[in-house]
Amino acid sequence: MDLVTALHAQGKRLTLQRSLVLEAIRRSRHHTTAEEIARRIREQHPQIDPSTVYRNLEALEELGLVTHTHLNDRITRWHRADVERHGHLVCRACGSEQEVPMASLEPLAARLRRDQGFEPDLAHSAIVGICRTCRSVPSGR
Amino acid sequence: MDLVTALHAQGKRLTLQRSLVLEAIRRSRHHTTAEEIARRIREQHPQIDPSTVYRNLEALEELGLVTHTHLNDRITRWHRADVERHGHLVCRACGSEQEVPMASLEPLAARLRRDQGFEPDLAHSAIVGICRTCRSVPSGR
DNA sequence: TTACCTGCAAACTGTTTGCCGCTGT
DNA sequence: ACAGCGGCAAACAGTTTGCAGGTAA
Repeated sequence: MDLVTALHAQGKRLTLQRSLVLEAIRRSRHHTTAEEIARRIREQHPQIDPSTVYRNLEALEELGLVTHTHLNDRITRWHRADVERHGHLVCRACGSEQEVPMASLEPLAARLRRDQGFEPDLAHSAIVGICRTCRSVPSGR
Repeated sequence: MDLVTALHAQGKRLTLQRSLVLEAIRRSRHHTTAEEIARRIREQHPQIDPSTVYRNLEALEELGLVTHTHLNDRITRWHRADVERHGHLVCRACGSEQEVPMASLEPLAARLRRDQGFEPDLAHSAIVGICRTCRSVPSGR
């Protein structure tokens, strides 16, 4: 999806700050935080305020160009919307995270649709638990 | 599990504030927030500080008497640990929440254990999506 | 020209922490 | 008597908001 087209469709404007935010998200390989995006942009453009980053993340999400997910902390993670969707497994013991293909989650989605009439977004929040490594630790902490 | 027994096992003490927090959680039918617990306690004991409530929630969780879950906001929800575990479905459109039996989630849990070696806690965070009612709204907002 | 957008500063929410005197055991 | 605990006030992190001037279209 093209930025300018999407912007015009919603009467929004193209600004330097807006394209820098989008570019920063596109460049980061994994999920980033608003703070990280702001930090990187401010290396080159120190006058750009973090609040502008937050406002533009919201705008870009309304445009359907980016989305956010939640791992196991209170920080919002951002990524481009046109990337392959996947679930997240986060270990509460060691904090490690791994991705899981949507196909693995689809049977549950189908079940929730059928039994509860609920259309789940299983990519939106991480599944918390204990990872393989931490499970195998004897009496581990 | 008995409060006093659990306390002694960890060298913790029985205080009025501690039992009030536990009692408040036991009395609330659904998931409550720390603020709500503090508010109720302070109706009768205005001198008890919210920070004490937070500290005791943590202590009671260490004792295994209470646990917390996360719905679709950044607020921690507390409930007694000896209640039947269940998952949560939260609608991102209308905010409604419904419970889902662990049995419905168990096939996914089994799959994650088998394929990823990951032991998920599917009761810990809500599954976000669109509920039956909001799905059926024509062009809905 | 007129919405929309920005930087700045300040507010906000939920939660945590340091201090120090008090209290359960 | 002494570790754990409580009240108080302040700090904290992540995020949001009000304002007034600036800029894309």
